[in-house]
Amino acid sequence: MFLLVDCNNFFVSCERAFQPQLEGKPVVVLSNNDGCVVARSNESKAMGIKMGTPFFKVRPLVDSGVLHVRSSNYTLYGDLSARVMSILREFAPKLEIYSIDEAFLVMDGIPVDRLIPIAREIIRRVRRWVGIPVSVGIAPTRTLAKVANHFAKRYPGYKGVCVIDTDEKRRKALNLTPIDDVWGIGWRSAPKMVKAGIHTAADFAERPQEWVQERMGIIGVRTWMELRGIPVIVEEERERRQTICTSRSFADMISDLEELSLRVSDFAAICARKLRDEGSVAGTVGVFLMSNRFRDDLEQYFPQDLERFDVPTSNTSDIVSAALRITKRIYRGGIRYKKAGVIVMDIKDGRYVQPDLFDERKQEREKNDRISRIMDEVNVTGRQYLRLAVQRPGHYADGIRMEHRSQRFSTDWSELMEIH
DNA sequence: TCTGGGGTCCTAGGACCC
DNA sequence: TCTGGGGTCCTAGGACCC
Repeated sequence: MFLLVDCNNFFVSCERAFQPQLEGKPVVVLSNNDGCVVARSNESKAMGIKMGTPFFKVRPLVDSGVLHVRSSNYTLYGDLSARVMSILREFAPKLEIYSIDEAFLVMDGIPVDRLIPIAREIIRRVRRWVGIPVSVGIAPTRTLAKVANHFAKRYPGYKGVCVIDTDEKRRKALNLTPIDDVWGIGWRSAPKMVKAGIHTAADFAERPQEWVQERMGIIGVRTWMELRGIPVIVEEERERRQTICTSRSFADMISDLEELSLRVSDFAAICARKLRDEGSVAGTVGVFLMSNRFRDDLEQYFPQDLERFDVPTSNTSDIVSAALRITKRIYRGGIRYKKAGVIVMDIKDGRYVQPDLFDERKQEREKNDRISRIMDEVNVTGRQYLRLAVQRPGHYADGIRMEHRSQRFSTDWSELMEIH
């Protein structure tokens, strides 16, 4: 059986853990750049505020004091997530961390009648030790555990735990689950399903396998099997990410190549730092630029390009200069850019780098590697005290809106002092 | 005025091989 | 006039997730 533990309204719950005055009130947390709503408390959901709503549409509610708002504070959320996961790890033979706020516990070898008491203890302990409310879904497949979790969240009667352990419960649950609530059925497929007369998860699970295969391929069949109680999704044990991307929208649009290059340098430097933190190197760097897609009156342009290294690398100098060359190539004047990003790909273990027989840059690269190591030693907190001259002066978050950010209560010493 | 960011997997089609 | 068959690898784009 699988236990899916999912934190309730995670970002809002993190804010509340340190700001109890937000308890019981309508709260939303915003995306980067204070762009749109990415987390809602139950109270703000009840007010009809939808996921992804642009902030300016609910701003009047904030101004009139009805709705409380916070900018996203990923340092805080990341730290509380790690604390939650460390508690979960004690309960399961195997823990699969699926996202910042949820994890599957693979309960092989544990009697089914033990699972509900375990789930109750998880809820109690995470709430007491970290201050975060969680819900638990229990079922024989991950997809069904997701379904169970929905019920655990939605109906207070379950007190946070819902189990699907018989065929009768499975059928009942699937009948009550709209097709677009199913894990793996997204916004592109859902309308097609409805058109084909499929409204619930049960309708879907009852179609013949060939029907699903034809329309949705192997991925659809996997979801279909899982809903029928046959576990087929396997968690890949992956040691390192395959791509790392750093991108941001700008508070204001940018037309100037110089200004754009400063931002791209920052993004590239962050990618390089993330690579080194994981002991990885990248063989390819990509850059993309984006005009403002919401402005019909402006010319649209979404260029992107790649550059490959002869020898994979993780030093800031090489990755930044590659990103800047690409930017110069794809840049076109007269466009007002709203967003840009850097992606590093072909990521490999930095300990086993394949050398190049005709490597002419070896010494230069090794020098750059040493410089990056020193930068990391100085920039311990993640702040860029040492940076390349082509990066921006000041903090990289400048030019990104963040008007309602709470303190980094659990990690930042100076901010802890402010509380006292 | 204001509209997020970071990932994964699969597939079709092109390039290439013998 | 006739012009094969069977593979692999890579890439861009689509769909999905939180």
